[in-house]
Amino acid sequence: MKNLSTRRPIDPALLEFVKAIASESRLGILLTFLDGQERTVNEISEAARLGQPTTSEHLAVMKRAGILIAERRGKEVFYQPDRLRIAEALDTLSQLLKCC
Amino acid sequence: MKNLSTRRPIDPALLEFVKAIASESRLGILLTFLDGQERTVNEISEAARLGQPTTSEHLAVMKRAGILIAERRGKEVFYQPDRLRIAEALDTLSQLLKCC
DNA sequence: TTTTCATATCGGTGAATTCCGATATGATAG
DNA sequence: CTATCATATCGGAATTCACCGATATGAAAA
Repeated sequence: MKNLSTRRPIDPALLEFVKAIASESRLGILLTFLDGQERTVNEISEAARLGQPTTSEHLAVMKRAGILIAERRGKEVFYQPDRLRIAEALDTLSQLLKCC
Repeated sequence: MKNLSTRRPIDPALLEFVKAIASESRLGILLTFLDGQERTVNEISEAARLGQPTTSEHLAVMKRAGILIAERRGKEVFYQPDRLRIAEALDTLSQLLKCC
């Protein structure tokens, strides 16, 4: 009988990361940070042309996935990419798919 | 006035690629190829523990996204990863996100 | 304390996705 | 040609997702 490789479990954190960037709106938000500046929710909302609640939700998804860092200063919350974790996740993904 | 970076258009092909791997079932299917062997739909269906039509659909999605190559030989269709395009897409993604 | 302002959460709607069983297609065997 | 077998497509149910307007939260200003 043939030796079929059976299905492997997938690291939930990695899956969450990939899902978090698999969205036009969220990738668009992420590219908002190309200049290296941190931004408030309202700035991101404007730049991404999305409503404030929608933006807030997307930011929460990306934060949960380890893509963004949030820091409250006064009334505002500043978001910026977690560059290290993004690099790590991309690396993990590359390693995983490289063998395929 | 503040210089807000506005939303950038996202390469549809890249978005399609990311969406195609942002699925537990499809990542599972992809990892089926870890041993470097090409496989028939039925083999993949068994390994991934998914129904044949469901598997066929996922394979079509990944093929459209440039992740898999299909080759018909007789009644069977053999799938395997398009390693070059996967590597390219991962590279593009890394380049894009590296600057964030 | 009361008001204001930025952000988060809620409730709901419509769109997209996943999965399945049934069926169609298309290649080969008989 | 007819039957068989692998794969693809169809139709539909269940689930998830994106988005919005309304509202809640919580920090700072008045």
